[in-house]
This record gives sequence, C-alpha cells and structure tokens, in this order.
Amino acid sequence: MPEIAEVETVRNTLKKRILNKQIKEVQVFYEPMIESDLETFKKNFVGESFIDIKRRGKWLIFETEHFYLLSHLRMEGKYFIKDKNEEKGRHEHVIFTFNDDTTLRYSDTRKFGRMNLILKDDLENTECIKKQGLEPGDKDLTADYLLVKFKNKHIPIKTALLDQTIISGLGNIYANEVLFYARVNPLKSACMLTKRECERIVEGAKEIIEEAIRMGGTTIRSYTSSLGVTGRFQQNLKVHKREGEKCLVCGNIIQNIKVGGRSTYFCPKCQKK
DNA sequence: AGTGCGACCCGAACGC
DNA sequence: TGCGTTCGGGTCGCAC
Repeated sequence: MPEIAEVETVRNTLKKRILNKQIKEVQVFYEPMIESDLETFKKNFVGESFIDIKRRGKWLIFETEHFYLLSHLRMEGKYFIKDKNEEKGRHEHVIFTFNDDTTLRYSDTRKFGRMNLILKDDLENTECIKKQGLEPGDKDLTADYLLVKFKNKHIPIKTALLDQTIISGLGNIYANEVLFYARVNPLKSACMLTKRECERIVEGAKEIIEEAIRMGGTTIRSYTSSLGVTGRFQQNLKVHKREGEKCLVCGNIIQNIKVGGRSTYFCPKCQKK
C-alpha cells in the first residue's frame, strides 16, 4: 500500500533507473486508468525522455521535455523495470518502452491508480495538483495553519487528516499513527482541537513521515529486475493493525473502530476524548 | 457549502 | 474442500 514514504521511495529509485532514456512506445492495457485523452497519452510521450521525477502529495510527477506524466498509485500501484521481452504480467496496465529495450511497467492489482498527461505550463493549474494542501515537511505547516483549516470542520479529526487539501500525503496508516503520537482521540471533532493538540499533530506528522521515508529508503528490495517497494516502517507502527494488543505507552488494549468508513486504531486511555 | 456514503477493483482472509 | 462473504486502501461523485 503506497503511502507517502513509498511514493517518495519509488520516486528516488526510479530516478536512478529511467532518466534520459528516450521513450519508444507507450502501451495501455486498461484504458480507464488514463484520465487524459487516451490517444494523446499513447502518442505524445513517444520521442520524449523522462528528465526528472517530482512528487506532490501522493502524486508522482514524471517530467519530460514537453509534458508531465501525473501518476497516482492509490493503494496497490507499483512500478517495475523489466526487459522488453519479458512476458506481460497480469496486472501490468501501462508499459513504457525505452530505446534501450528496457520497459517501465505500471502494475496495479486493483486498477485504482490513475495517470494523466498534461502540458508543462498547466501543472499548477491542474486540479489534482492545485488542491493539495501543505506537505508534512513544509515549514508552513504549523499549528496555526491547522487551527484555521479545522475551524469550521465538524468532522472527526481522523477524517480531517485524510483530507488532502489540508495536509497533503497522509494516508490511513499515518493518520492513525499521528493521532496516537498527538494523544488525540480520532473521533474528536476537528473544530474542537486546541492549539496544543494541533502542535502535537504537526510535530507527529513531520516526525513520523520523515522516519517512514528514511526507513522506506533503506529497505528497498534489490531492484535489478523490478522495483517492488516494501518499506519497513511497519515495524514502527504503534497502533495501526494492533487491535487487541497492548498500548506501548500505557499497556491498555488498542481498539479498532470505523471512522468515516475507515479502519481506525487507537488507545482509549492515551487518546481520551 | 459541508458532510456522508457508495462505487470503483480484486485478492486475501475469514466463516460455514 | 469448496463455496460465499467481508474487508481494505484513496478518491470521486452523488445525495442530503
């Protein structure tokens, strides 16, 4: 499940492997994956090269001479690098072939991921990029920023943390971990948070994401033939997926509830309402 | 406008 | 064993 740290890791590892190789062919095997015009997508990247890979929130931004390829992995998206003659895997939905006969393959068991081709000048005007909130690592992400954003939010703080227009890049796992770090009950209404609590959320988001990126960066499998990314930040999880186990701080039992339809793990004692 | 929820997918885990 | 059911993960679009 690609969280922001894995997206960042994919970005860093792909950068070492695919930059400045001319694209010879683009094949699309699952058309709904392409949100922009399909024929343009298949044609316009041919002859271009990826010259950089950036990231905004959970969006990967592949830069070519004239375009950007925006790629969202959603839950299951992965990139692999294989030789052209290797058989297409069942879940490989988009394949870029380079002039050295290597291929970049987008694989996604659940077909939830999405891609867009946009003109370079349009990046900042593209809806999915424009609406992203502040990154956890952004110095402008402060308690005061959150207080303003949460002011009229009559929704659980857990739900608010998943809102990409407020903080960009947090997923379900990190939202659970950040709230445990901040000692905030996931059901507490966002508009009721104190400045202190917002400060701890900011601190937690920065610290946890930073650590996750660091761990993701050190635990990449050998990727001579593929880029299956499996970060080891799982080892650092304090509440997520730990239902019924003891809280590492107080020994209470970790609970699992649904908040906004999403699995939410928390310690009822450390995170009182 | 703000909020809530089903839909999108399909493999894994679970229940009988 | 084999079947059916539930769940998850991020985001969008529709309904209220």
